[in-house]
Amino acid sequence: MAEKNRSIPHQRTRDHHAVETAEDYVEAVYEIIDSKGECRVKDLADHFDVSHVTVSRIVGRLQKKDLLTTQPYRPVALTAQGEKLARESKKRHEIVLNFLLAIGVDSKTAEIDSEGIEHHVSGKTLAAMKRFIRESSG
Amino acid sequence: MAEKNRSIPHQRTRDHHAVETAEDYVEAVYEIIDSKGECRVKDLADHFDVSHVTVSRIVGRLQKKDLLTTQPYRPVALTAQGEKLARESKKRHEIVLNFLLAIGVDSKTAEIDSEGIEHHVSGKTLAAMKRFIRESSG
DNA sequence: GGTTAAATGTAGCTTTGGCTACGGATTAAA
DNA sequence: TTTAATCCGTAGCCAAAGCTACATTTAACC
Repeated sequence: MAEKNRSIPHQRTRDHHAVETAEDYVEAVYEIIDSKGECRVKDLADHFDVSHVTVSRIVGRLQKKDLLTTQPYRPVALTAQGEKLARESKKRHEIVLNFLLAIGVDSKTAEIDSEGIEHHVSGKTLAAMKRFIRESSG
Repeated sequence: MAEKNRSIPHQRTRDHHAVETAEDYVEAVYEIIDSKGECRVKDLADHFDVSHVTVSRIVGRLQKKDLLTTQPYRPVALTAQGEKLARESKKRHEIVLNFLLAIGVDSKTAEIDSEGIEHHVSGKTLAAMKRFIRESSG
């Protein structure tokens, strides 16, 4: 048995983690630009509560992946691809957030939990959440 | 949109991850022992779809943390502390799973998503899920 | 224009979770 | 009892995400 078939569910741990990071970052960049006009490494460091060094390295990687652009000592911006991912992530985040609120979770807890949960809901679960929100608010 | 003050929740990333791994492993050990009498490194490798080397290292660490016990070429067992954590994790997992089923997610998807989600639901969100299950089944 | 504080970059360390390759241990079969 | 298969440990590699310490750039202010 040379190569194992590491199929769908448990592929998460390594690859999935990279995706999570990418989504978190582009979403944060998107929101920071939206709220203060530009996004600096410092803003991201504050946002994620990590050092600027960590941010700097991750920004470098995401730039290689064509999700964002920057230059030394300059702000960070999203590429078209990055912005697309950011919009999708944000939308998903909002659905999870609104869903948690709809089942009676307080807003502060919903804010926190939705950030952790958003990366783990499949399209089907997301659809169920949307359905629930629609039914409970309409 | 106004900038959010996220100083508290974002300390997770490193420590939280170790907790996730620990919970996943003790829960798996618990279930494997339950279903086949003993839990080997191989069983965990198959379960998580990773190499036995990865399992071996993690088992070693969890042993140092007093969550499980083993000896070279011997099965893995849970300590009292490990079993306690396993039961808690399993219970949480079941609540999330039943909750997803209750909102209309198919069982295969619910199985997969609940594993990802379970580590990110706070006590308050878990309580809301329990409430929902109770109300929708009663 | 020079000084200085804040923001970034760079070097280099740690931990964690992946892997392959190889060798030793255990166990079941012949 | 020897052999073969399987399991498991060890060595050693990689990448990601965290850090501190130090160097550099930018920008603001006198």
